[in-house]
Amino acid sequence: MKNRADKNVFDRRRDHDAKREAVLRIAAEMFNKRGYAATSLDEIAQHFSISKTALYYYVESKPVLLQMCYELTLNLCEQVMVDVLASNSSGVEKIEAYFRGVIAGVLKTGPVAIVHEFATLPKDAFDQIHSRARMLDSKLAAIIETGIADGSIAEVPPKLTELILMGANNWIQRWYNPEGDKTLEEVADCFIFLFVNGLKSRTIKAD
Amino acid sequence: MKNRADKNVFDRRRDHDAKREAVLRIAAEMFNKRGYAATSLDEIAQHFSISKTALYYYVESKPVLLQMCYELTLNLCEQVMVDVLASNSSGVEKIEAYFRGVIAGVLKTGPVAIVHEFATLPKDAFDQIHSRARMLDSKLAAIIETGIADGSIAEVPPKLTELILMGANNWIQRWYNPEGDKTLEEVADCFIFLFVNGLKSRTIKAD
DNA sequence: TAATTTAATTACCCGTTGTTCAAAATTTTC
DNA sequence: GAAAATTTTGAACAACGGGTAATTAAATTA
Repeated sequence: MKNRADKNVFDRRRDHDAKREAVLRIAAEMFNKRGYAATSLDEIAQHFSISKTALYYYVESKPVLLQMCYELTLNLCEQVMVDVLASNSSGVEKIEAYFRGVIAGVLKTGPVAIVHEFATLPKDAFDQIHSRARMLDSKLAAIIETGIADGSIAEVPPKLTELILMGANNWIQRWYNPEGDKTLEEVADCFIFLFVNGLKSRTIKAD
Repeated sequence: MKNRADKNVFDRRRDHDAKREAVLRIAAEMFNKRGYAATSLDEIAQHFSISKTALYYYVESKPVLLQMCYELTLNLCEQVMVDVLASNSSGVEKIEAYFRGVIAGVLKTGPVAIVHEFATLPKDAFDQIHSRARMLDSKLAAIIETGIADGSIAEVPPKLTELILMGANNWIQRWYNPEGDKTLEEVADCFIFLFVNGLKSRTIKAD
């Protein structure tokens, strides 16, 4: 349980930003696990043993809280994408680097919501978040295309492939348990191995 | 838009079962897209241009509606699993057959909720659904193990691999659009290719 | 056409939840 | 220690959503 540490954060000391961040982190975690609509502000507040109203001192509203979760994720993913695109590596290597970066980042920074429930966002926020997410999608698809061109990636449909990759990635937060016996590196290794090498055994073997 | 056809179903003719099924199908679709909690009975009712109360003529309650969605999915998946296990094929082939079956089935029968929000189910229903889902999980992991044993699958961590496969699979309903330009076969082909062969290009090529 | 069954509606109840406001409690500053 | 700034609370509101009861409307049967 990390509740202890979180509670201490709220011990009346005055570090507004730290508290705000703690709220964000926990909210994201709960949104991921139970979904946005199913998570009440009461529950989030209870997690810190404060009243629901106190949350409003740190967060404008519930939709804005969700918006911030998305922004945190997008900031991270976009940063990883920038680094990946700047590197001099083949298509497969870029794909590998991207997902390693995101898997490590998303669950190290604390779980960040990618629950695709952003229909509930205020219209303008929705448009913004949505377009950023789509931009990432198309950049990933573009990487796959260059990978096909440079011969490092097989001839797969880029858009479809990207969607499937993203799906597998997005679902991780649903089941990953930081207290479990698998490290994030193991998860990333398995993820990459599956998508790069495939399940098929490549060891020469008499059958 | 298939609303037209659905509305006709509710034109006062007396085929209780057909209507019940139509409600189930649409509910599942909405649950998938927006999530269970975010989907109101009003919205479902509006989709058929009937009142919310009319739904109660066909469905006991909202939780039970969700439960039925899960049962529909589980029935399908379990059937596919039985067929797969009965076949005389290697581990990879079984994995391939399972996901082909599920992808084709889930979106042919109509989209069926696998939103993992079943915490809201009545306790007993939850236990039942949950244990059936976990049973499927472990059977899939077991197939992977036999695949490793028979040499058709590389040495991957079975449990982790299963979770990643399931994630990619579960996410499909989030983005798949039956009216789009991709057929279900194309999706399944891409899915299988990715997980069996991997992204890596296998064509001999001078670099 | 009358009686009965089946469908669907309107109006309403009630609990939950996001949100606000004024007031209280705590910390910091002087 | 008093005053000011910051943090937290409790109470109350409004909106919404699930569920029920009484009622009306339509279709079937006789």
